[in-house]
Formats: sequence, structure tokens, C-alpha cells
Amino acid sequence: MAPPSHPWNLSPSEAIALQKELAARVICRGTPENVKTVAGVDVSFGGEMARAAAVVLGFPDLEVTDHAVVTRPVTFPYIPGLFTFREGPVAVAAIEQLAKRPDLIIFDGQGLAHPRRLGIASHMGLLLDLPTIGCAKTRLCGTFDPPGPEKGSWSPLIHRGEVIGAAVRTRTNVRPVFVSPGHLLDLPSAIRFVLACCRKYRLPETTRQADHVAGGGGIRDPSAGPRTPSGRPRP
DNA sequence: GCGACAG
DNA sequence: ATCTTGTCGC
Repeated sequence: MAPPSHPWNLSPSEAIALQKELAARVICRGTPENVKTVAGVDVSFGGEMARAAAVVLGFPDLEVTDHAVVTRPVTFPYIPGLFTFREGPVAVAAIEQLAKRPDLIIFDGQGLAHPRRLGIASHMGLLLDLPTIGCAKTRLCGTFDPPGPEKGSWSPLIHRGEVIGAAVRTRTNVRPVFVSPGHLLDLPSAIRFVLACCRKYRLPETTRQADHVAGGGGIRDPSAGPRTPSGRPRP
């Protein structure tokens, strides 16, 4: 079936109805074969503008090979459960600017681990018809037992009796991240790819590189010059 | 009704 | 997300 296409200028209630329809088309099974490139996507805000960055890394070497940045006006408020309608439009634009479509994309947010099973990773996977993974810094819904303290250990994230994702320890003795399949792969695969993208930090390199390019810490005026911790010029 | 609530 | 300095710990 053809990848779905739809307008973004919806009201919150219309957006919720759309999520329920699209969720039925998400496929959380299988494992992507021959993955040679993995992309990371992240969006930062400044005033009324949203800036998305898509960065492509080689897999499994994780060397950056391409990136694209797109800035647009914000058109939707932040509402837990609906933030795809805030970050999705500009995120898609950035991904479409890449020279080549990546083999897999990791988003900074949930995938299946969403109240209606359609976090940004699942939604984007459907629209782009690409394998996607949701890797969030915090939980949106579901309950879980703390995973073991060592890097690599994880515990299932459960919601309404279903396993929707996992709390994964990407670094020893560091808060876990929340991984869930977005589209076209299962949970075990999602966990393996996220761990394979982690080096010496809690977040996968894909997300870190995208955050870096998007302007982690907010969109600021370049002509404002560098700022020091004290806000005072460096001696 | 009350608390929770991706970024 | 963004605003924002110093600080406790491995």
C-alpha cells in the first residue's frame, strides 16, 4: 500500500483521530537488513521558529557522512501525545533534503511507546516508508522496573498489558533511555541498533550529532558572539 | 475528580 | 524545548 500523506494543519481532536487511523498501519516486526547508514533527527526552537537537523552516520562506524538543516515557523503548540504535529513537518523537510535516504532513522522521542501507539518515530516511519526507532530521554506512558546498572541491560516498558518498549541502560550507572520500535522492525532490533549507536554517552551518536547541528541549547543570533558561564567577556 | 504528561 | 551557575561524583 502507498505511504500515507496528510495535512498538518489539524486541530488537536483531528490530530488524535488521525493518529488512531495511522497506528493501525504501523508494522513492528522484522529486522532491517544490510543497514549501512543510520540517521539522527532532532529539532530545536527559538522564538517562533523551529529548526530541524537530519544527520547521516555510516553504520556501524558511526562516522558522519551527510546532514541537512531546515528552519520554519512553529505552527502547533506542544501537547504531550501530539508533538509530532509540532516537530514532524520540519523534521520531514530536513530528511528530504538529504542527498540519499538513510537505511534507518532514530528519533528523539517515542515510537510505539505512545498512548495511541503512534509516537513521532512511528508516524515518521509511515510517512517516509523507512525503518525508524524512537529513543526518548524520558517516559511518556507505561511502567517499568529499573533495569540492571550495567550498560546493555534493559527492562520492558508496559502499558495496558502490552510491551510497548524498553528502558535501556546505554551507559553503566546512568539513567536509562526509552526505546521503542517506530516502524518496520521489532523491539529487540530497536534495542540492538540503539546500543550499537552508543559510544561514550547516554544518548546515541545519531541524536547527539543531530542535536549538535540543530543548535543544541536553542536557536540564537550568531552575531551575538560567544557567551561565557558568567555572561562576562573572557579575560 | 486527580495525577501524569516525548520535546 | 528553553531559561541558566555552580557543583557533587565517578
